[in-house]
Amino acid sequence: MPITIAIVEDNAGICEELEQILADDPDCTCVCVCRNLQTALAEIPARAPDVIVMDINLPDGSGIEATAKLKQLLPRTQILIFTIYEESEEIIRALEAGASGYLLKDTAPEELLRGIREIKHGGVPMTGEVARKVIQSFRKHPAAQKTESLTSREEEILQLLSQGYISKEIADHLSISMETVKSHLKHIYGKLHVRTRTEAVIKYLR
Amino acid sequence: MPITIAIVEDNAGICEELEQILADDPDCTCVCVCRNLQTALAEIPARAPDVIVMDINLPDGSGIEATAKLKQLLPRTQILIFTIYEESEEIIRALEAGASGYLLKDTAPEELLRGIREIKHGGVPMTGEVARKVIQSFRKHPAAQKTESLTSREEEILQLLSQGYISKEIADHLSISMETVKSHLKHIYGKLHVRTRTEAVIKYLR
DNA sequence: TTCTGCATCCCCCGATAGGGTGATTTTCAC
DNA sequence: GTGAAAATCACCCTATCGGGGGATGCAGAA
Repeated sequence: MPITIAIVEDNAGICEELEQILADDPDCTCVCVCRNLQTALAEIPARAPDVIVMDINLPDGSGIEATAKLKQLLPRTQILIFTIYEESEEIIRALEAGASGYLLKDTAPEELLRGIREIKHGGVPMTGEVARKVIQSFRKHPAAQKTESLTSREEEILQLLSQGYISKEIADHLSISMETVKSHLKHIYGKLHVRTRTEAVIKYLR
Repeated sequence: MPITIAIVEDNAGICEELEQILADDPDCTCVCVCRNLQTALAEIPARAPDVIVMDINLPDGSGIEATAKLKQLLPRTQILIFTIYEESEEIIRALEAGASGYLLKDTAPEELLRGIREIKHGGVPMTGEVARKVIQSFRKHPAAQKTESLTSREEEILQLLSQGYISKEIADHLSISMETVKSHLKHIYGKLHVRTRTEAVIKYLR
């Protein structure tokens, strides 16, 4: 009896690749392909697949939220996150939401198939890299639960950032060097776990 | 009888410059200096100055909102916006809020003093550049009230932008070239009247 | 049919951003 | 008064961004 699988992935190319990989494996049957969350939440519960291969970034929301909802509806279905995100935070959130596996999109086809079999049988497929981040995260949390609070200067700069100022303008505004602004920004990015000013602003604006 | 003036400006350097400029002019008396909106709204109504020199970007909000509130409390007080912002939208919003003048921060001291005298006597001080933008704006509005609507593709990209993706990731996500993404972004910036992706996201997230 | 808007892609260029590393001074708690 | 954290600035380097061109194909409107 083959493993029934649903795919939630908006990118057409990756979607086809996934379908092809599954089609080439006699143990796997793809029973549902969804390009967005709306479709996924509407179609997947009726199919009750063994495994859901879930992307995180969908056009109409986060796959993590969908994971929580689907896991509640289908407690026996295992959800395997398949994404480009490798930040600890995303991983943790996905696992908390009920995902049992977490593979990155650069994973080889054989690895993915192995992951699907593994998750079907109660395993927790993830690369060493991902697993390591999970461990690190759990080691960090008991020690310092706090949200890595920003200093008052950092908050001030983040506030200006979220008004659309570029670094040079912030420097002029605060009468400090642009290098100093950059330095503060680096610290802010580190504390907020983001890569760019835009991500920082998104987080700041909720 | 000298012109009484209140300054609302958070930048210490610019603030001192302004005070010095006013102090050097026998016709002007600076009666109040506020570094934030809270102070401005608390102190200025009691002083009822002839003119308020108002910055737009304050640490605790927009000078434009403060302009509306102060103008309501002090209808005879003239408010002169003094800012680095020269987008049509900001200018219009400031004038709608009740400001009577709009000077940029690179204005020469003599120009500023002339602007203060002018506004006190019912004038509307602004540079030709600013005035031109106002005219343009009024010419645009009756013709096409629409908010320069984005195409569906542009909206899609803006949506991804506001999730923190960088251009390369958006390109991968949509399976198009990064050059195309850049092209769409240029159009988005033009339509939203912003300079950077961060500003676009701020506007998108309200 | 021609024209126009849209989406796609390309090149060039300077400005901006982000990461790494390290240094100095100030501030403040212990 | 010592030490740690914060704030300041510097230099290096690469990636990304934003603006300026321009080109193509394709659809629908005039």
